[in-house]
Amino acid sequence: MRVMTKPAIVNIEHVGQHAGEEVTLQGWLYNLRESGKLLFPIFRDGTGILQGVVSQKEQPTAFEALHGLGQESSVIVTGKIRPEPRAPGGFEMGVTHVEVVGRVKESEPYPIQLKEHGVDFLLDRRHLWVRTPRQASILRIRAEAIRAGREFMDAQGYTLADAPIFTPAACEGTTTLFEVQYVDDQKAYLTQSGQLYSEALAAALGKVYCFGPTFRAEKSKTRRHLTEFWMLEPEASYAHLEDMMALGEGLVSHIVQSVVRNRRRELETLKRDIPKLEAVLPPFPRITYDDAVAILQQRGNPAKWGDDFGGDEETILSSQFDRPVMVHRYPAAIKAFYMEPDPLRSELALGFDMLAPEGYGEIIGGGERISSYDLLVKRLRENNLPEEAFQWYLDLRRYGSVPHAGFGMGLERTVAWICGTEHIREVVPFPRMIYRVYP
RNA sequence: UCCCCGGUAGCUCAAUGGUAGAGCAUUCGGCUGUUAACCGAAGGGUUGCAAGUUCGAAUCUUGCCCGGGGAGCCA
Repeated sequence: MRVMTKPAIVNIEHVGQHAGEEVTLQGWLYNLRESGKLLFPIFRDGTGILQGVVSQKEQPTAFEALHGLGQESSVIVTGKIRPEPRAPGGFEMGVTHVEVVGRVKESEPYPIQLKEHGVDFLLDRRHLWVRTPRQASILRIRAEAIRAGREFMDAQGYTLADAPIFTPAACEGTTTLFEVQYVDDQKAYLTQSGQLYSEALAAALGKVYCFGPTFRAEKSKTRRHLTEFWMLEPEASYAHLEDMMALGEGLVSHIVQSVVRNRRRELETLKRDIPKLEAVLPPFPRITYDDAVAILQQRGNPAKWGDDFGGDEETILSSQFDRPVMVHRYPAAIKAFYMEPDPLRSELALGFDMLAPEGYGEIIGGGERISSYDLLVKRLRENNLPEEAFQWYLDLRRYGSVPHAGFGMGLERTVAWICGTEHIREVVPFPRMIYRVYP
């Protein structure tokens, strides 16, 4: 007697390896085109989309099951895979069996159509919007960027040591922090950076990085801002500004090249200009703040020495180069209190920013930290920061202080640049923005 | 906080002072190679809210609400 074997369950991304075989897909009905007694359902399973074809004459049962079925109904379908130049993707399933797992009711059709929608509408339905191939591709690229970033840091000898999310006080003032009710009457704040904690951990472990969410209550409403975003923050003892610029360029180029290598299909779905990403290899250009001001003035920008750069200035600077540019040695006055001064010119801070190409703005900010106890106390006082809250941080300078440096890489800005998205909100599963926390 | 733009059918939009429309979606009918399929028909509206001007307001005025983009601040 014959043994009936069940067809293998396969993912659509691997369907090309099963040409000529009968396979089963578990997914959703992405679209249904009907042409008389012939149906062209398009299935998606999260790894891709695949067109099916069903003839009423040859497969009446499968035809009836799919006929009139609503978009995004969940289905398990079986059929033979064959090359088909007329089908998107080059392969097609001749559907022989259909199991409708979850039918979408006609009275409540799936709201997101295969057409343009407004931002407000899509953001209110982010829980459904993520199903579209474009959004799913972005989220896969995000995952690859995280994997590659951690792979690089680990290979460089950095130990993952995460910073807390509840913090007792502001790093740099409380106005941009989210305050939360802690136990009893205590107040706590959501972290705006793991850096200060990473400095402590770097003195314990040598080279560390943290990777987690950070929170900013700034009322920024731009395509570059979220209230909750993820940062990868390395910190290394006995490290200097130049070490961090080399690390940053290595990290960013490794992330970009890993995405190009491992998520090419997704970049193609996004219609990203891949050669532009392939060019993102070390060395990245390094220019001083002085150079940057000169470049801006040459281009007719009214920037003066001592000004911080806004979005326009960043766009002009980054557009001069085909890969990220690092601007270093800013005036100390416009940088954070903990930045080490340049020993050659004390009005400068040993900090740097990395600006992504194509106007995506600052993706890395960092530099060398003050190692002198006396100077750090002086800077705390100059900035009117509460010394009591920073006693543990001052301890790092009391007990075996060393030169050390680090930076923070904004994940979403980096991924938005890699994906070429119009807005940073598309590169996080559920974006948190000022005035928008649903769903 | 400030500046600019927007809000009309479930969605995307049109209608600039004179009867509120189209495409998509939904329902019904047709179509054996579709490509956001196509063709025909039907149902679907307190034009964000409130007040004002006017014979008449989606349209003009004022206030409010909501959203978007930018500045500041930042990654």
